Amino acid sequence: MPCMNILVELRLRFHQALRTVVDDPTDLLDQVVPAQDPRFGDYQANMAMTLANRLSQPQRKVAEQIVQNLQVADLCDPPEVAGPGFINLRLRDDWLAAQLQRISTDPRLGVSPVDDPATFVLDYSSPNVAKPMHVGHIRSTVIGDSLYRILRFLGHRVIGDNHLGDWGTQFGMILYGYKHFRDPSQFAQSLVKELSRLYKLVNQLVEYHQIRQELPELQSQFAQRIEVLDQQQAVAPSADGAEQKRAAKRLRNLKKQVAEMRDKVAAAEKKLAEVEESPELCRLAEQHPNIGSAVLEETARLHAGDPENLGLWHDFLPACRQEIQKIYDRLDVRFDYEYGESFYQERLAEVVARLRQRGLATVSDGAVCLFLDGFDAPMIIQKSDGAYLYATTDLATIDFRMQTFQPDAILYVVDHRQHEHFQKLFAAARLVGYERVDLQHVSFGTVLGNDGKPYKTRAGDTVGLESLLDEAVRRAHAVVAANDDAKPDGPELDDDQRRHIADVVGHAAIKYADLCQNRTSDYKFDYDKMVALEGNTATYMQYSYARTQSIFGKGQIDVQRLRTLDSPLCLQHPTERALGLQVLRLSEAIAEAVVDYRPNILTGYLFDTAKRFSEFYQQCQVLKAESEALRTSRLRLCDLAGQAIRLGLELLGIRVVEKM
RNA sequence: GCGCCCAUAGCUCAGCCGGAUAGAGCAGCGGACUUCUAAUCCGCAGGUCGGAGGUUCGAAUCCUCCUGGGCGUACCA
Repeated sequence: MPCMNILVELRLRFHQALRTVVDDPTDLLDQVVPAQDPRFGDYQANMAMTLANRLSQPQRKVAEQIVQNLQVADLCDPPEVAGPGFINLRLRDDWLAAQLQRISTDPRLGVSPVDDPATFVLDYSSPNVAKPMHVGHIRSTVIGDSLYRILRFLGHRVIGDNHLGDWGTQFGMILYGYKHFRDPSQFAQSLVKELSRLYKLVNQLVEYHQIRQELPELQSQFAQRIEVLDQQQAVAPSADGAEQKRAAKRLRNLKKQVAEMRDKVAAAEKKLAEVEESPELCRLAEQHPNIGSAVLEETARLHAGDPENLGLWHDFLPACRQEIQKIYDRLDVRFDYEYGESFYQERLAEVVARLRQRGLATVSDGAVCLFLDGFDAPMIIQKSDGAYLYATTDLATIDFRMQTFQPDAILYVVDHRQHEHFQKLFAAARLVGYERVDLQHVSFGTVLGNDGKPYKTRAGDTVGLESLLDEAVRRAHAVVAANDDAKPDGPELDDDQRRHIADVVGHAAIKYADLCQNRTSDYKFDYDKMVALEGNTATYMQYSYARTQSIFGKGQIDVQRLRTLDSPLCLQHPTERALGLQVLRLSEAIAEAVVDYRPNILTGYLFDTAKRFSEFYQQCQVLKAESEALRTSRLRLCDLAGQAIRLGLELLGIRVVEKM
């Protein structure tokens, strides 16, 4: 079946028409777009104005010339030229009906695989296995999974790789904690919980000593800044206006710095107090004065292949890994590979050696560095103490992926704070000779709390992902139950059904809240908003879907049979037509979502689709339609809408239920 | 200091490789359930698109400057 992408088809037609006017109209084609306003039809073409300038001709005249050459009579009503030279297009109802007829038996709903499949390596989720997953991991996991599904659906070869953090300092902390602080009974009871406690404890003690060492310096810097600020404030204003402005700016910056340092000092003092207020922690801190360096030693021993540490690592890893898998199972997220950092361990020395041999890396202050054009600081690939860094691992990972998968693109779904790291990494990769592969940092913003700061518990801890999901499901259950109880003919769901629905709806709410946001912006995490289950939420879509299925149930409709019926679709009612057209636009939405790897394009499409369906549902009787033909036509529209919603949600990693 | 990102309705955000009167959700106000799920629908109200210049037939969108915020910035990841 040829691809049902109206936009692509129209652009093809415009390409033909424009060739009579210009040699190569390719760059003008993206000016064929969906109409901004329904009054202007379904699609519009705006290139006449641009072209008129190039040709020094009147805009409307150029538009009319284009229209004359344009052959769209089979799919559109006669095009109209409007305003300064817009070309407005309205699709023919019979053409729309025919297209819907064509796609109704297609499980892909008319979305063809791409003509030129590419190989993508998709790097997403990548949590640290030594500690429980928290809210900070949700975006990479959910966005990455969705991109994986979408690219796959489009026929690309996609390799999902979970680049687990299984080899870093965190493990040094756990090793140290295990050797000094473990509680054998807890350990036997729940390995992961105990490891998590040990990690927190060791981390706290390390921080404590570090802060104690650095605090005096920090405080004196703070005092110094205040002094400078006072001096600056005492300076008499300059007569020169420009100078005055500069002074004011300096003052503002200083104030900002002072405020920043005040917060820093306060945070440091708070951390000290937390330890000092607890006799137990105090005692441990005193007993382990060199815990910071000791942790690094444990890490180094692990990396050096020390049998004891390596043995413990092998003991701990499966349990940690299993703990994380619980989350992936709940989120329905999968990977093709999980080559963690440890996998690349043995390749790191070679990466550095090769770069040095080729003269690309140089030693500076004892560290092996890559000095890259356009960056102030170098990319350090080996520390002065000999240890490797994540830049080294990342380079080794690129080597491995290039050799193993020969990808056309590698996508890193990682938060925006690592922007500079990836710019350097990509520059380094090009330096090494990987020039053709498309390296993309698919970055995303931070999950914020209601206060606009990174989402934390009231106590200031990061929020565990598991409890987050539990809470969403709990709230979803309350809403599902309330809605079912309020049904006109009484409740129709038993406890098991309610629990299942709450599970699907709750997880969907979390995922959708994340995906519907433009990935590059920060977003505020708000249970009430996403589980309020109204407006632009997964639930609204799921509810729409359930209503389509409910109609089939009530009318005892055999949907499979319905799809094969060779009866014409009727698009007489405006809501019927709008819904039909919307269904046909699925492929446009998917194609656009992939351009910049933005699932929120798809959520936007689904929201529109659900709205179109609701409008249709409100205004058109389906089961009690005036005629049998109309009833069948509307049933088929319900089916198409349901299919579009289900398929779209599936590409976001969100499931549907038949009843809600 | 340098670099990156951001500023759109009361709130949360779309729109940002230029297009017609700037959109949605929530909150507010007013309507619609003897009718396929009212988790819905319809209507009203709500905006100097942070500010100032510039480019253009046309700017929320591109360029410059300014203001305010976030993040990053040589041996953490």
